[in-house]
Amino acid sequence: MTADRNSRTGSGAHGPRWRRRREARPGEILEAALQVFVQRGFAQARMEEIARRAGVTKGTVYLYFASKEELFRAVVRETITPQLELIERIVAEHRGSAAELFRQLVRRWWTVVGETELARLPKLMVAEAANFPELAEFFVREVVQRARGIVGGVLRRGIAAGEFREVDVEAAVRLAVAPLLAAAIYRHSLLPCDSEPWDFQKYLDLHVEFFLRGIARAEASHD
Amino acid sequence: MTADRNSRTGSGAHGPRWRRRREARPGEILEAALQVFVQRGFAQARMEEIARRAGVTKGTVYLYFASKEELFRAVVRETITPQLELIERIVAEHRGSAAELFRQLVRRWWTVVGETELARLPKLMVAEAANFPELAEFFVREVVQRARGIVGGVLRRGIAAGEFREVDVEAAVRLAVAPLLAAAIYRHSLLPCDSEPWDFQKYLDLHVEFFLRGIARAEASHD
Amino acid sequence: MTADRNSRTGSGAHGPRWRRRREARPGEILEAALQVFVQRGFAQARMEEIARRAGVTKGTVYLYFASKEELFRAVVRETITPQLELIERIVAEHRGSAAELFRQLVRRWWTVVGETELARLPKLMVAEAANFPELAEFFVREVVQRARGIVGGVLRRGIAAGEFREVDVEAAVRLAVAPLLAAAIYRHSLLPCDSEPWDFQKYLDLHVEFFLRGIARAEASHD
Amino acid sequence: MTADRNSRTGSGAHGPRWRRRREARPGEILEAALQVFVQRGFAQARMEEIARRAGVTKGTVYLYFASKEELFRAVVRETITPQLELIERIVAEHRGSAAELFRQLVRRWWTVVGETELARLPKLMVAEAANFPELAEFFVREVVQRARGIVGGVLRRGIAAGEFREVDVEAAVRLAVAPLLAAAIYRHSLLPCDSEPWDFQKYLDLHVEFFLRGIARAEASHD
DNA sequence: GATGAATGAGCCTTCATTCAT
DNA sequence: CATGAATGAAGGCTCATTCAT
Repeated sequence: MTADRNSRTGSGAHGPRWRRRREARPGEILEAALQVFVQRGFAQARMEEIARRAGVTKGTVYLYFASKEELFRAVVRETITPQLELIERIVAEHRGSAAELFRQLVRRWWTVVGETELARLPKLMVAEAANFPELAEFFVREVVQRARGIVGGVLRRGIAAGEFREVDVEAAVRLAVAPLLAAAIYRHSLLPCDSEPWDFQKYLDLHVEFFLRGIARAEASHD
Repeated sequence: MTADRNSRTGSGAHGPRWRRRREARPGEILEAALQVFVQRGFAQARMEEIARRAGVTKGTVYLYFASKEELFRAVVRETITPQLELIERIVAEHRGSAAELFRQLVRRWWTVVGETELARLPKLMVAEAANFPELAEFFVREVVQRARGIVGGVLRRGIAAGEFREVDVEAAVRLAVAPLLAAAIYRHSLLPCDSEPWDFQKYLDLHVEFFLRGIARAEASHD
Repeated sequence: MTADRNSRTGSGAHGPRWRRRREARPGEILEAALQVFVQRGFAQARMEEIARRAGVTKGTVYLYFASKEELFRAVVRETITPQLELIERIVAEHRGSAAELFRQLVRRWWTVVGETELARLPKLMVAEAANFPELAEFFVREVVQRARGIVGGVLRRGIAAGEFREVDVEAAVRLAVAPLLAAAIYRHSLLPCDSEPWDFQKYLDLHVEFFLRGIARAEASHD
Repeated sequence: MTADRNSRTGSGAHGPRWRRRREARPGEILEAALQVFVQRGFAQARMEEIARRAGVTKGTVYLYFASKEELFRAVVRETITPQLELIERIVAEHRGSAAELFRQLVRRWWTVVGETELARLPKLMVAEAANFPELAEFFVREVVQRARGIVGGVLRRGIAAGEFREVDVEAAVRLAVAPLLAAAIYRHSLLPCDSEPWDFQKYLDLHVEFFLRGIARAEASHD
C-alpha cells in the first residue's frame, strides 16, 4: 500500500499538490479566519465565508477547529506567536545609542508589523476584548506588556547612560507606543472611510523626532 | 442642529408630537443603547437588553426606531452631537499662546471626553467601521476631521506666531491626537484585562510636554 | 394596566379566546411533544414537528422551554404527575379482600393508564433511559418504585391476613407488574407491526386469575 | 436461511468473494454496531464510534454496508438468526411433561438469551419500531410470533395431555412470555437507574411456579 | 402609546456519506 | 482493501421584528 502510494507519488504531478494542500489546510483556514474576523468582528463573521475563503466547505473547518470560538482563539494565538518573535528579533538585532535604537525600533516595527497583516490584530482585540476577556488578557500579557518591557528597557538604558532625562518611564513607554497602535488601529478601521490620506512615513518620523526631543537631556541635538 | 430642532418644534402640528416622543422615551433608549452597544458591540447587543435597561419592552423600542441599525445610527449621531459642541466650546473658550491653548485643549478633552462615557465611542466606531461604512464616514467627517481642523488651527497659529517650528502640520496633528485616542480606546477595551495600571494624568502631562518640546522653535524653554 | 385588562376581558367575546389560548400554550406544546417523542424517540423528534402539532412555529416553543432536552424533561415530569395521582387514587378507593383489591387494581390500571396516552411513557423511558439517566432515575423513583410499594402493600396485607402464601414479596411484586408493563410497552411499539391481534381484556383477566391462583394459600397441590 | 446461504456460497464466482468479506470484517463491525445501537439507539449511534470499536475507519464500514440503516437492518437480522436457532434448539432438546418442558424453556431462555447480549435486542426493537416498521415486522414475525408458536405448542400439548386446563392459549402464551421480555427490557434500560436490586432467579422461579399453578388442571380452588 | 406573544430567517454545528489516494 | 479528508444536508437555537390586544 505504501509502495503503491510512493510509486504513484514519484510519477505524476498532481499527487503531491493534493498532499501539500492537506497539510496546509489549518494554515489556510487561520489566514482566512483572520481576514474575516478582522473585517466583520467575531459575531458577524460567518463560518461559511471563512471556509469559502480558505477554499473549503463549512464542515471542513470543524475538522480542525472545534468551534467558532476555538477558531478565533487559534487565530489570535497563531498570529501572536510570530509577532512575539518579530518583536524580539527587532530589539535583539539593534545596536548603538538608545536614541538610535528607539528610531530603529519604530522603523522596524512599522516594516514587520504596521505594514503587514499583523497590524490587524490590535483592532480585533480591542473590538472583542469585552467578549473574550481571557483572550484579551493573553494578548495584553504576551504582546502589550512584553512590548512595554522592551521599550522600557531601551528608555531605562538611555536614562542610565545619561542620554535621556529621568522621566516617568511607565508614562513614557505608553507615550512611545500609543502613536504606533493608533496608526495600526486607524488604518484597519476608519482610514478606509476617511477622505483625507495619512502619510505614515512622515507621521512616524515626526513621532520619533518629537519623542526623542522630548526625552532628550538638555540641549540635545536631534535628527 | 440644536437651533434647527427648536425652530421646528415651535412651528408645525405633526412635527411636535413626534419630537416630543423622541425627547422623552427615546432619550432613555438611546442612553441604554449606547451602553449596550459599547459594551457588547453591534452584533452582540440584544434589543431586549437595551429595552430592559431603558425600562421598556422590546416592542416599544420599535415605536421610536425602525430597526436595530437605525437605533445604532441614532446612538452614534446623538452621542456625537454633544461631543462636537464640547470640542468647539473648548477651543472657543481658550486664549493665550498656542502652547498654552494646546495644553488646555488636552486637559479639557480628557475632562469632558476621555473621562466620560463619550470616550467609549471611538472604540465602538473602530470596531464597527467595516460593518457600517457610511456611519464611519459620518464619524470621521463630523468628529475626526473636525477635531483635526481644530488642532491644526492651533498648530498653524503657533507656527504663524513663530512659536512653533514649521513642521508638517498634517502629521503633527495626527501625532497630537493619537495618544488621546489610544488612551480612550485602550481604557474601554484592554485595560480591564491589563494587570498593570495606567496613570492617565501623568501620561497626558508627559504627552503635552513632549509634544510641545518637539514642536517648539529652537531653544524654547518649556513647562 | 391591570384594571384596563380586566375591563376588556369582561366585555368582548373575541378577547378571551386569544387569552385562553396563550395560557394554554405550554400545555399544548407538552401534549404535542409527548406524541412526537413517543413516536420518534428523543433524537429523531424534530422541534419543528412538535411546534407544528402544537399549532405554533419553531421559535415559540423556545419561549416556554429552554431547549429540546428541557422540553423532554418537562414532558416526562408533567406526564408523570397525573399518573402518580391516578395510581394513588386507585389504591385509596378500593376496599375488600386483598385478592379483590388486586383484581380491581389491575382493572383500574388498565382503564386509567394502559388504555390512555399515559401508557406511552414506559416505552419512552425504556428507549431513552441510557441517554437521560437522571430522568430515568426520576421515573424509577417516582413511578416504578412507588407502584411497587403499592402492590407490595396489597400483597403483604394478603399475607398478613392469611389470604396469601408467604412468598418472596419483591419477586411477586415484579411478577404482578411485569405483564401490565409488557402489554403497555408492546402496544405502543411492536403491536402495530404485529399481524396477530392481542386481546388485552382476556390477557389481563388471565393474569389476575393465574397470579391469584399462584399466590393463594389454598390447598392447591402442584409441581 | 442458513442452508440457503451455504448452497449459494458453494456455487457462483462473484458470490464467494463478497461472502468472504461479510464473514471476516463484517462480523466485527456487526458486533460493534450491536453494542452501539443498543447503547445509544439508532439515531444517537454514530458511525465513527461503531467503526472505532470494530477497529476500522469510518469509510471501511461503507465497504460492507450501504448505509447506516442497512447496517442496522443487518445487525437485527444477524442477531436474530442465532437467537432463532437457540430457541429452536431449546425446544427441540427438551423432553418430559409439558410442565417440565415449560420450566426448562424458561430456564434455558434465561441462560442463552436473558443473560446474554441478545437480551438487548427487544429493548432496541421496542425503541425503534416506529422508525423501522418493516424491521419491526420482521422481528415480530421471526422472533415474537415464532416464540409464541413454540410456547403455544407446549401449552397445547399439555392441554391435550390433560395436564393443563383448557385456557385461552393466545392469552396464556402472552402471559408466559411477558415476564421474560419485561425482565430483559428492564434490565437493559431502567435497571441501571434503579436503586432496588432485582433477583432474576427468584423472579423467574416464581413466574414458573405461579404460571404452572395457574394453568394446572388440579383441583385448585381460586377466586 | 405600550405590551409581549409569536414569528421566521439565519447561522453554528453535527454527522452520514463520498472519494481520491 | 483501507484510509481519512472533505462534503453538505439537516436541525437546534437565537433574536430582530411584527402585531393583536
